[in-house]
Amino acid sequence: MTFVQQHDGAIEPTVNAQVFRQLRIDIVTCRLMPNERLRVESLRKRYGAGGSPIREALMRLEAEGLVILEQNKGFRVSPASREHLLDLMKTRVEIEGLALRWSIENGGVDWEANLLAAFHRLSHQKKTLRATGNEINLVWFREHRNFHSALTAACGSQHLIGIRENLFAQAERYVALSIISKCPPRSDDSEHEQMMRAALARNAGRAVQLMTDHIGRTNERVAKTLAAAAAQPIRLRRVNGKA
Amino acid sequence: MTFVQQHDGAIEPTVNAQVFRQLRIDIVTCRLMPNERLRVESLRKRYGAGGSPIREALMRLEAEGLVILEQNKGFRVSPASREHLLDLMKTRVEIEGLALRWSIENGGVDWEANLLAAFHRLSHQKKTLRATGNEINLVWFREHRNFHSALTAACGSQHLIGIRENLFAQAERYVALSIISKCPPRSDDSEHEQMMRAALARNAGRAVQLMTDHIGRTNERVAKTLAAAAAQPIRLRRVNGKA
DNA sequence: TGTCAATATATTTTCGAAAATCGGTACAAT
DNA sequence: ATTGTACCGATTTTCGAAAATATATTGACA
Repeated sequence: MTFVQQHDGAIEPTVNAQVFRQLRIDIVTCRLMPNERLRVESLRKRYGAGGSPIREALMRLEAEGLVILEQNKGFRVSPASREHLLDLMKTRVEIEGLALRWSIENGGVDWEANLLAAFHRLSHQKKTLRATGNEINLVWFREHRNFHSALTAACGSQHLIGIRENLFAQAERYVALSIISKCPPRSDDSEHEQMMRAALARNAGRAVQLMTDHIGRTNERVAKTLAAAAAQPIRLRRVNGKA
Repeated sequence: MTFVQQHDGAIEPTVNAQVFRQLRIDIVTCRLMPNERLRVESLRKRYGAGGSPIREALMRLEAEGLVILEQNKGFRVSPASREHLLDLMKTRVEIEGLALRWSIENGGVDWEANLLAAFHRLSHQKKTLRATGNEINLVWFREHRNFHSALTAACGSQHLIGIRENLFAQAERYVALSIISKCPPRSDDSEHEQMMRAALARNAGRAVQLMTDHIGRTNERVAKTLAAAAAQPIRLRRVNGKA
């Protein structure tokens, strides 16, 4: 995979923006595993870009919490742990709940329409690709993200939306980890539908409760996988530099 | 001001970290004004550092929302507006309230002790420096930040703390703007003391209410200054490039 | 054998310059 | 006068190499 600056009429994103985007995807989907070292040289080869845009992208991701930087020791993907997951989900319940409540208060017809559309698209995707079984379906990921985004889109606060998106991305990473660990994904289609119905019915209390349960259940499932993976840990670092 | 890599025994922060730190301060205190362009060359001279660490610092700040990046048009300090302020404060009320509630639930003796100490230090500082009147007192800023941090430190969620700190920094910027605009700062010493007392008394409801009012009042005051400044705007961009 | 200093290697971090892009200005053609 | 087009300087963005720092290895000495 190589990013090259092209000079079409269209506004090409900078190399930095492209690296950022792809790196973010690779981390969230655990193509780059938690705690994995991110050496500039290896990333240079991986994305076919110079050191500067790569480091810049890593800095942004560090501020988002997806990447860790240690003084003079370089970057690594943020580690995944049970404690981190618990904290994340605890916070997410509050943020998603708040955003949903506000969204239900403020949402207009456009919000309803977009929500219906997002759910429809999501309902036509499966979490994993049939063929392989534990391969992540990137389209489902996107539609799932879009659905939750649509639910809370009318909350009326750009700040709250930003916070929500950040927490969501971090949670996605744990879901991806769970899928990769050969854990058969639970079906939450009906949960999504129920949430949508409650939201459209302007039943904030019920919608928030459903959301809380929804997050809680994914949390439990993922935490279980995480514990199993910890018992038989995936090898993250090379045995030794030389043969 | 120049950052140079020194080789003492102590672990010197990287140039990037130093630039980040100083740039953040300069933006929050409005030494770099809202919407001001941040040209790499001028920042290079300002901080005596190369382009790379400066851009990296700017990327981090962009993720934090203190800086804006436009494709191929460079960076600027995030603009300040009434709408942005309102959104910010609305979100802050919720986040600070939540963190305070959890902190009151979980806080132990250490939390109480640190809170008392933080308030004591804060109560010995004035918002502005006597001599000049509308010059920002950086020590007050720090102690004020520390006090609010101490209030919510025991909330038990690293994520919530991070979110809170980010929103707080953005709010600080508006307060600084208000002070610079020759607006005589309101005295909120008693408000801080009341909040502390309510927190120590484990009266979450009252503490959160006080916090909400506290934020609301600063919000009003700052919004008023902002409106006045908008009426007679501070010149942000050069009249013209050439003489 | 074990410890410690000295050296070598790998990696991060930073710089200076080249490449790409933007915004404006001059100038020709209609 | 207006549109469009080819330039020019300013600025951002990117690269490749040098400097600084960490990590691994070697060898001397107890």
